[in-house]
Amino acid sequence: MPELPEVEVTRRGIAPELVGLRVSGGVTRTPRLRYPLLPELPRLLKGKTLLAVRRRGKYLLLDFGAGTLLIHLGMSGSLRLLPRGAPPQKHDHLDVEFGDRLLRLHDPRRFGAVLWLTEEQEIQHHPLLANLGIEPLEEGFTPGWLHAATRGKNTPIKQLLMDGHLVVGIGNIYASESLYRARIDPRTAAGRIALKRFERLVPAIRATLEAAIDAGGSSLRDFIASDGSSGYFQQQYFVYGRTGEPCRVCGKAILSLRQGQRATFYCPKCQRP
DNA sequence: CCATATACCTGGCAGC
DNA sequence: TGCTGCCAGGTATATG
Repeated sequence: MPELPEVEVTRRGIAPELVGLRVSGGVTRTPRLRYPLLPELPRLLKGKTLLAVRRRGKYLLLDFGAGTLLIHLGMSGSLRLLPRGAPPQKHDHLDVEFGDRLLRLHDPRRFGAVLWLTEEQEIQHHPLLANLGIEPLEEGFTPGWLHAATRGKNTPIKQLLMDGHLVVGIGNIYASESLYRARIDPRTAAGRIALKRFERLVPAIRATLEAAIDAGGSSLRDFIASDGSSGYFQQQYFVYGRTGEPCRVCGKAILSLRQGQRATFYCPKCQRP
């Protein structure tokens, strides 16, 4: 579920509902996430007011002034807003209560993480955040920047796009989708891609991510009661998960292959050198 | 430094 | 029905 668009939709879903509210309590259940979940977290948060909800890559940062709750949803995590007292289901690991509402972390595979960081310094220099790449929806992410950043790299462009040390937020789905929109073969060595092609790729990445955010945004009403997944965007996939199905543009069968242990999907006709 | 493989964890599904 | 193997949207870490 959670690549940049899903995390951003989650941010937009919870921020207007919870910013300005004070934590009244909470519960931790399974401590065993990717990093140990502090059992005393509810006690640490109690009485603190949520000041802002920010996003950096696929991380959510809940700013409580005296500290920041850093949340990563891993492969299968989601946050839901529920009425206080809603019975927990399997894999509900953390509740943070804000009066009569609660924010609940659900994560079956437990690749997610929740960390409490207490100093601004620590946030900037935290090992999980310090080496993150550029934000693809911000101004600095330009064709020229990406061109320069990939010179000398032999890695296939698909795998580089998924490397959060270069550019954050692009996961397996949106890497394939963006390359399709840019009509670039996912196997192409990044360092051999000319500027002209990055002039297609950068807008393609932006358009793909923004369309997914919009699709999720259109279901924000549902988010309050559900899980923040931008389910509607799946109907817009051009290649992801469509092996053997006809390309929406040229009709040729979509192919799949494996790159770095991950599935890649592409159109053999539209995405040619 | 670079590129690739591995590990973490659970659930759903195809195939037998 | 139940078993087995494989797959899944992430990423730090280990290994060449």
